[in-house]
Amino acid sequence: MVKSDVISPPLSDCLHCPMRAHSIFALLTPTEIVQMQLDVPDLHVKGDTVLYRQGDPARYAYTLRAGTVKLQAAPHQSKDQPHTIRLLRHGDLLGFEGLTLNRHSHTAVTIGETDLCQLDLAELSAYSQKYPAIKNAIYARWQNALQEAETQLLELGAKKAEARIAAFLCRWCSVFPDGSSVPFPLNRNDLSEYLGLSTEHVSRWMAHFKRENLVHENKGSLKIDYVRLMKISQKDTSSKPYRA
Amino acid sequence: MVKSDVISPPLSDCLHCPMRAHSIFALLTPTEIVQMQLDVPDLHVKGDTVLYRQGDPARYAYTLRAGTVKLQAAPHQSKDQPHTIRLLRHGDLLGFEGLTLNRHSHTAVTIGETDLCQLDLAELSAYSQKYPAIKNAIYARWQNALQEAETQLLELGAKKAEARIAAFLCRWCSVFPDGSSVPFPLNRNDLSEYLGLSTEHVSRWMAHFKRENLVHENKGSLKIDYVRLMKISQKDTSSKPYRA
DNA sequence: CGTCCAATTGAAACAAGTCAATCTATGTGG
DNA sequence: CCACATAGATTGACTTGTTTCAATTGGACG
Repeated sequence: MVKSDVISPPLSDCLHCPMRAHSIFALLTPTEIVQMQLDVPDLHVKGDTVLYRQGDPARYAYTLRAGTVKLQAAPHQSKDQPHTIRLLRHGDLLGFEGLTLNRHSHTAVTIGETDLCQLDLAELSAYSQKYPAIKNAIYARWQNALQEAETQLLELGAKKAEARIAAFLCRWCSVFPDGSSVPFPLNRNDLSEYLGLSTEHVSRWMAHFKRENLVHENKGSLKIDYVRLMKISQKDTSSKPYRA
Repeated sequence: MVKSDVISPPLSDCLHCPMRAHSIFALLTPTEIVQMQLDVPDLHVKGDTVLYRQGDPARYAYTLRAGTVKLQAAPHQSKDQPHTIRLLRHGDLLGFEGLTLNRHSHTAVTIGETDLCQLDLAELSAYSQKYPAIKNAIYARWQNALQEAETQLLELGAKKAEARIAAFLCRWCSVFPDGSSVPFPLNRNDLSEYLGLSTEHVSRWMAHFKRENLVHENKGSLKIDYVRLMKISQKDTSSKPYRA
């Protein structure tokens, strides 16, 4: 029972993690967390790193501590240009579908430098049996993801390019104080894959917004005129005259 | 303590319900079901019935026993032409988001004659505390809904009208044996709201498919050439030449 | 037989995609 | 420090896909 002092990968100290309050372990007591003895490697990776691929046997899930990740899916395992289903940021979870499906249903790719906790799904599965609070926390995130997916469905189905881009920029910036400069690691191509448009079309509208002083871009950060952009995002819901 | 013999609305007999095996009560024992003493009115309604509206305080959830329901959402409680987020069929649940959100996040409208079980959310909430199996069953459905929403995101974001319609028809018919005649209560407008297209455009492509003998329509039922339609649905994923 | 509503069709307007050419910022080697 | 290479962003001209508006068709039904 001698404890080893060998430390290979840097491990997260879950107990003192600044994100614990927002994590799936939020409702556990400090004692419980210590008891779990979880091995949680702390990953720092460059942009364009593939964390896992759609269809892979699921081994790990992740908590995103800093940076951005895109979840992509392609229809029928084809190598086609993939579509980005979801964009993840500080505090989001990814890969948890592996808990019940055993395979990853997306491909996860980092955008810019990113910092994650890696959770072993087998261990996690065991603990989530033991502590229902963990399972509930994960489920709550799924419900949240569903909400977001439905919002995005609405945007893709009902809005045209101008409004779609405006709405996205507002959503992206909404977690920061109004008028502040917001980190923005996405390039035109990332945007186009998420919004279902061509890069050129995205570029045209972004350029337009900049000319109108609705948007300012500066080396990976962004400042927007929230109020005016919000108005544009509501524009033209494919305005059919509605006969009740 | 005299039991009243007054029976106003017809109540479902959950114990002998043919759908129980697929319902959220699937994992309960018969004894437990009897113990619950659930009051479950059995609703039969016409088409175009509004079950609840987006934003309403959530009082009931429903299990769809027969027929079809569309869940619509409009951005920002505007009265704009709403977009259909999800189409529900035999066995699907609706309104359960009220369990955690207290308000309905969609408007639910029946398409054609429909048959539902109405579940009181307050009661359900209590029982789901008591029987974790119920809660788990509900969560599993949410995960499923998320999967579906992501599929639809892919279709809306990556496919154009022809492929989108073909894919939808294949999905709709896929739960029935290949080549069989499938109930199809949706009109062109329902389709257009779900697929993010104009009714005219949907009509054009449906007419085209019929001329090509890919689709046969007949008074609320549908027969498709699954194989050829499937091929069309994969067509043209907005085919960008992809440089790895 | 006429009414009503959904489905279909056509023509023109508009939105978005494609292809190809610049532009710009950044980084590199000389 | 400069010339050049590179990758992403922008722009323009043109093509294709979709919507819009208006007219017509086709059933279902009283």
